[in-house]
Amino acid sequence: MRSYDQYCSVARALDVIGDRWTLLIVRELLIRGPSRYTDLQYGLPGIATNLLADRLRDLEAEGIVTKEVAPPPVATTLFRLTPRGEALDSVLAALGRWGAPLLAGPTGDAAFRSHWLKFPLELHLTDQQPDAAPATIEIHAGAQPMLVRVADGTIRVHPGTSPDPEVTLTGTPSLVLGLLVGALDVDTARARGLKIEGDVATLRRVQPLIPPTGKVDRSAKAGRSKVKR
Amino acid sequence: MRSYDQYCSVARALDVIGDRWTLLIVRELLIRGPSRYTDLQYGLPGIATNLLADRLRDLEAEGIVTKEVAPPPVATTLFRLTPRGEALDSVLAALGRWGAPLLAGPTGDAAFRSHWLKFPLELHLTDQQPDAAPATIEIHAGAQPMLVRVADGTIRVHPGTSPDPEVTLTGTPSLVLGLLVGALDVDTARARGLKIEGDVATLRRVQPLIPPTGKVDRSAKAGRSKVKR
DNA sequence: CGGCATCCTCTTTGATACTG
DNA sequence: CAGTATCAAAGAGGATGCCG
Repeated sequence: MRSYDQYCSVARALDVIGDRWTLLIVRELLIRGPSRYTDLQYGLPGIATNLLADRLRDLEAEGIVTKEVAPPPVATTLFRLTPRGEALDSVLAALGRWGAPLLAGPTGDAAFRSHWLKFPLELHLTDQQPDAAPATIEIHAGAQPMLVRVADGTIRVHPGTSPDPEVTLTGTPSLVLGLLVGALDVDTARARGLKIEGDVATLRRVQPLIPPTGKVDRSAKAGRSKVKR
Repeated sequence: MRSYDQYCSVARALDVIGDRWTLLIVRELLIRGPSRYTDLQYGLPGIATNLLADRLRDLEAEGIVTKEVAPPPVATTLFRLTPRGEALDSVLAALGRWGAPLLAGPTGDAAFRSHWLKFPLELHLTDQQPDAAPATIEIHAGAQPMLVRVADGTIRVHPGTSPDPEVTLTGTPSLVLGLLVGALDVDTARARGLKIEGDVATLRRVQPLIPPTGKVDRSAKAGRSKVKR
């Protein structure tokens, strides 16, 4: 990217991470931790492979990512965030929070990966009963199941399954998000096709007190992918 | 910008404000409030006028900016952030905070506008003596003087002059920042050419308790503006 | 396979000139 | 003042090829 050449901290930051795809690469590394090249490609549907290679090189040069080559037997390269790279989580969080209402818009044929749920869920859910026993919500919304662990007042979202989750949600991402975030009530979500099994009270435990303004899931169908002008 | 077409709040946010120059336009509107086209051009050195017009159109279409045309006698158009646009301040703040250490790098021939100081200063300075009388620091670092008002535990930075500031700083932006942020002590700053007039204690009042890691102003001279590869 | 590099096309940008 | 018009250069997207 061409430098903006301005003595301003925002402009300088954008000089480094303002390129197309760059922040999404950081998103992947933040959510999934150290990743292989092909894992990154999977988490970044639509990126051209030469761009991914370019961006990783740039990020390495800027001290945001390090590349470690595992010894010959396993022969795999891992890309990992440096502390400086991890410091970008506040930027990603702010962006994710600002962008959350946009998930209410038409879903169209947008790509989806289950681990992307981590950001909106950890940002918007809260544990209303910090002293209650830990609980688990299992989500089946994409290719791989995700777990929401609620314990001691914190919410953690990561891939996996549980032998005995308090609730299991199965359905489209927008229905799952809509329900968890409180924009949809249980009956409406069920009516629209979300499968809810288990203890519904656990859902209320994590829902934010103030539901968001933009309603998630209006079941809109209109196609997306802006066609300028 | 082409949509990333991902059902992820970060990607959706970047679909809207990820274009080159877009966040800097928002920066201008956040710092200066409602602005005329030419004011924006002044605050965005390097932007091509067709791009500014394009971006403003896009931002208006996205509901981030509104354009108001004043009645014929004054004949001027004002661009103003909507509440949705103002909500981007958290994103800008996170970016500004992350980018602040980069101001320590080579200054080169980067452009500078005094009002850009608002972000780093309001983010990094604190009022250590909330109960003391209000104080004013006047800064001469660019074309127009800026005032730092310290009162009741808050810091406000805006353009202007004061009849009786507690301190006046005159010098390069990096010296001013370096001193205020605590990376440079008074003697060093003076030795490097910063003019400091008035009550030095007021400076200590606003300086952060933990000085930043990257030292501001190393008086580096190397040119900037990346030349890929 | 995993991790790229090359080649080609298309879109976006940057610089400048011009207009109601 | 607030833009539009034009055009060259840079960057993105997509397909495919290479190499351990």
